[in-house]
Amino acid sequence: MTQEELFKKLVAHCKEYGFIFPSSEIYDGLSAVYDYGQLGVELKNNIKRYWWDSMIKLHDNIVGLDAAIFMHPKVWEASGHVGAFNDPLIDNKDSKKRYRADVLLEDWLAKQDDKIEKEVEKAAKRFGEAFDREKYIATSPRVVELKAKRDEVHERMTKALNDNDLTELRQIIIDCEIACPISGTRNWTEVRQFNLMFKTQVGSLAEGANTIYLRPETAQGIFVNFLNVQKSARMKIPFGIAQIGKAFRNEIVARQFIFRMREFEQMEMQFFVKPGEEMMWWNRWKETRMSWHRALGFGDENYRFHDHEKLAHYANAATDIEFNFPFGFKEVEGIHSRTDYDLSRHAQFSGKKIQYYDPETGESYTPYVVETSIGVDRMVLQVLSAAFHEEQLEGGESRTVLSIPAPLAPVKVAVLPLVKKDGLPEVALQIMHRLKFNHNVQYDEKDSIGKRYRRQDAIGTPFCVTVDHQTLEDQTVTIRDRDTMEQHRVAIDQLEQIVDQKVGMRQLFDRLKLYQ
RNA sequence: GCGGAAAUAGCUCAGUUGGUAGAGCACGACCUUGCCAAGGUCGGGGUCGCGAGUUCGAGUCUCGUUUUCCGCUCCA
Repeated sequence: MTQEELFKKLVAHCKEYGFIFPSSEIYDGLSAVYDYGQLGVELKNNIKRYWWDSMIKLHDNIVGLDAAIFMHPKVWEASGHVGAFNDPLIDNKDSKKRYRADVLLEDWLAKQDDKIEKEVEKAAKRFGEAFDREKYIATSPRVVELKAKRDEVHERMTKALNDNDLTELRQIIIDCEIACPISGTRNWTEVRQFNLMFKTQVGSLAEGANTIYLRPETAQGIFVNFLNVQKSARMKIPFGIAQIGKAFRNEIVARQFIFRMREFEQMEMQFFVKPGEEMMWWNRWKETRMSWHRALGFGDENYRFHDHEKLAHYANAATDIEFNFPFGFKEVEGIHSRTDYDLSRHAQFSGKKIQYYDPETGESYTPYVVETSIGVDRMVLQVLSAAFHEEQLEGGESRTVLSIPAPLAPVKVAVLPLVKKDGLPEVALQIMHRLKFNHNVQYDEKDSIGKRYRRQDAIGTPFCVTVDHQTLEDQTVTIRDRDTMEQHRVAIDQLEQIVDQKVGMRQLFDRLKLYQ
């Protein structure tokens, strides 16, 4: 089976068993938006719990935050998100190359200037020392015509850009007979504007509505609360603020299932450090975060770092942790050294002093920031694609199994009476009611026992407890392991303790490399 | 966004030159068996993605549209 087929099967499996559904499916769906079903939400919550506890519980210098999605519009000016993603774009249909419409026109204007300059140079050679440059430009019919045309286009372009008139921009490109440098044709699409951020209004229109944005990243909520948290929690540098929340990006192309969605969830931690120490912390967090991924046991060879060669405007070092998805190695988490860019910009735009007073040295400074930012949905996809197997068993049978690490599994235990009679269901239900206070437990008495095992395998339930006739005699049950399919007999009284230990998050935490 | 392909029951699919929709699995009830899925009987479930057009008649032909997948592009 190719990786592509495997991925398709995984997507179908997710829908069939209630992990992930297309959004608004009865209305034909909404492109690149997905809903988490009854099992998907459990898996996602467990992943978030694993991350949150590894940050908040295991580090005594990291605290949490839950900032609002709506933020003051100035935040996005300060962060650089407004303006940076407002380019009018146009495609050439033949070469399929995309250009910024304003850049195409700027190039054309530059060419006109060259033409004018050449005319003037020629004239200068002709006239020798008697040449009056200004006068020639003002009087030569050829130059005047070129210049008039150039200025007219320049004026139209400026106006169109200011008015955001995309139709006019395209018309100018056509009027100027601008051709694609690659295909040489003038077969252009409409001009479209791609703004990364979703907009909405707050307040009534009558009062002059303020445009506000759905946040394109959660990080800014932490930066604007830096002083609030630092002062109220009496944090000393180095320290971190962690947050899990939704972010929204109006991607031009959103694809590959839940890998790239327009609405997605981030788990990110901003770590504030002393200037000059950021590279040391960046390296430490790379190691810590990689160990968090590898602790899941999907194989170290399926992870790698990918250092950014081209850095974003705010960063002085950046790497991605990539996972080997069915569609190749792709980014799951970013670890970026963001310098003091964000805090400085917010200080500048808000007019507030945003600094840290170091009680030991008596100095004040703007902290540097090392960010770890991971996509929750990508983690869900990582776990699902790593866990999904179709196994060939002896006797030519096959089973579909999700080998989800037990601490992340949506359902921890299934309690199954071997047969639906002889008082076995009653005992099984009692066991389920004892276990349900600590774990997600399912009870199932329908169909043969083998079939029920396979059903649980398909949703990644790590353990099946089976009540049989011997249970009635000696108060023991069998506990079956999803991955090995082996069974052991244990006393009912020990069940809670055994299950706690087997599905506990602790086994993952013990594999983490913490810097403390 | 461009190009290609696909869309029929919860799932996988069949459906002849255009003639009022089928199978297997799944699901529900009952019976039977009982440790690694698919015994029996009965039953529920589809305006064939959506909208037009051609036609006496469209799941089938034409056009548009939506969604998904693949390639390119874009983003990070």
